Amino acid sequence: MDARTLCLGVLMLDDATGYEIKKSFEEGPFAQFYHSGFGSIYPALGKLRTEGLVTCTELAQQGRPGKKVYSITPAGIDALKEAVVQLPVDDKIRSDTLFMFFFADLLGEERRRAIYDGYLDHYRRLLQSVRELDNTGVPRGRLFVRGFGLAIYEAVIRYMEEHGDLVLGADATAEPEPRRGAAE
Amino acid sequence: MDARTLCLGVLMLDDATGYEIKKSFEEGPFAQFYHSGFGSIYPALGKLRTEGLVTCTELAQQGRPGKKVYSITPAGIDALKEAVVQLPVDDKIRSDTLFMFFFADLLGEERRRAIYDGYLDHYRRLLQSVRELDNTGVPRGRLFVRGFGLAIYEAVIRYMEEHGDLVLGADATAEPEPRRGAAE
DNA sequence: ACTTTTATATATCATAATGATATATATCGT
DNA sequence: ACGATATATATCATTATGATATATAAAAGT
Repeated sequence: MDARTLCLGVLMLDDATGYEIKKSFEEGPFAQFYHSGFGSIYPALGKLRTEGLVTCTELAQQGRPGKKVYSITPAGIDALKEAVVQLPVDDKIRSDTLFMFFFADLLGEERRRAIYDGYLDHYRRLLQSVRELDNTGVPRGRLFVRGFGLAIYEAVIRYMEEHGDLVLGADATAEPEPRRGAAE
Repeated sequence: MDARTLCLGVLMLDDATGYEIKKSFEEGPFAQFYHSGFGSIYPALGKLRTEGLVTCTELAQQGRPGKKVYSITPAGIDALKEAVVQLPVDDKIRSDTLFMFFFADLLGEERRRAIYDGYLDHYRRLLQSVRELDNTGVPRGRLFVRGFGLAIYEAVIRYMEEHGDLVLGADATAEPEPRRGAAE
């Protein structure tokens, strides 16, 4: 999904400014499965506009820079429909934290605990924020995605609580004991 | 994590060619939490080489283009150590499939089932591949990451099996029934 | 009362990543 | 015999990233 399709997706739910679109990827419903920044969103909106897939209404505000509220057009809806029937590319995950845990033996005990605590806390917050959402009237596809995120967050938290000892404590960098004999 | 750090991470485990490094992100131990392609890896290896963080031994092969086997240097190990103690940036997930499920109401029944089946199958394969790994002698940090991936894959599969009805079937695009009265 | 931080809002830019394509050959399955 | 897959490097146009600049209001801290 390129930034243009992502913007169309957000605008499908409601009119929004570039700033609000970015928020959708930070706290809103898209945060669970996509991410995007200003550097992608503003150029994308500009292109969508010249292509006639969105329209833009500028609201002058006192003092502050004028809000540009974007709306999806019928042509934009068609473009979104075309995008969602393409073959999906595989999920891509980028996790600095898991990379660091992978090399836990290069880290000091304190550092490992700090990363562990921050990560667990982060996922607890994510879980909380999705749990607080009101599901009334939400279409089934979106409920599916919401529950999907919930299931993953719960699995992550449970796993970390149960197996944190693998990266915590003084012996976490030690090699596991080699097996002795065939009896095991 | 930039591509240079990722390459150093792979080379920390064993010497490798650019081709083999890419495989690490497709089937190898890094596939669970990072991804990278040739367009990032080859330039990264070139830079690492000029910086003295890796060395390169070219093995001429009969006919085929010569293998360039890269090895991490002591300076490269230092650079990796420095990278893994930085503050990790938040996980970033990009999932075309969840984006599509989010807009399930724009999709036909057949399309929804095809995406669902492909996605579930994909995660079953991932689970299988991690389950087949031998954990003997694997350092604890790497066991943690492996188990982490396992926990997520299992959660995804369980969730999809239990809640697939939300995106399958003829009524999947219908709005959920509105609540009638306060009794509910 | 004053100051700092956070939130709202747009925009640009150097750097990096992406994904497609080109090139070449061996090997495996049918 | 033939096509598909695997090994292997490299480049390149397009896109994304993340940082920075610019302004102001509102909230929070001291």
